[in-house]
Amino acid sequence: MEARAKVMKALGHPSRLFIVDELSFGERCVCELTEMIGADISTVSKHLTLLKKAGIVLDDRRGQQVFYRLRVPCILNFFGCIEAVVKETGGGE
Amino acid sequence: MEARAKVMKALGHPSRLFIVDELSFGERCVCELTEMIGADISTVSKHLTLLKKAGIVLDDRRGQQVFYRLRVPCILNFFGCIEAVVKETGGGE
DNA sequence: CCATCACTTGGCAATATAGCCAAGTTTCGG
DNA sequence: CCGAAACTTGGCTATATTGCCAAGTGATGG
Repeated sequence: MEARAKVMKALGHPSRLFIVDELSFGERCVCELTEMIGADISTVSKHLTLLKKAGIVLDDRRGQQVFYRLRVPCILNFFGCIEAVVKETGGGE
Repeated sequence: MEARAKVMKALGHPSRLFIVDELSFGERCVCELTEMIGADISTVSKHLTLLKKAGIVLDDRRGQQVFYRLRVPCILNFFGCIEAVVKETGGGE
């Protein structure tokens, strides 16, 4: 459970969830994600490191840039269910 | 993303993940879950409150006991994917 | 080489979580 | 009513997370 919780925890942050969603469209470099998220690049880098340690993404350095991509596409199936949960709670709360 | 992350975050704890797994077999009262988890009942109650606020479980008082059950069964589909992630990382790390 | 771009890592302060004990609430049994 | 069982909530400390800035690393262009 410990290991499983770690994976879920990695997804329990708006920016990281955004990253996973964005990577579903293809790989992105840190600078692209940083621009989209609007936080410091060091912050985004740390989020990516965490996702990588959780086994969710893979990194690939090409030249000066580091590209990230999803390692486990099945994560994307989560979104439908999450959406259902959020809708049931009325989004409010 | 904020709302979605909240749901994922609720699942990002070993005890809570255990609870969700256990509830997949049917409803359980707080005392049963407490015994299985081996923590203080107040701690378990707080975990359940959090899961409830996240929209993942429902509670139902019957007499002196409060029974909890899954509100969104599709959560159970997560386990297969999570397992795949954990296995890929070698369980280690 | 050297400056620069693209990152990562270290360090730190602010905030959030976790879990225990104690106290309060609800529901019964007698 | 009274006490006990089953929970929930408050309070508090220990620990973990976040996110910024600053400093360090790696690859490139000139």
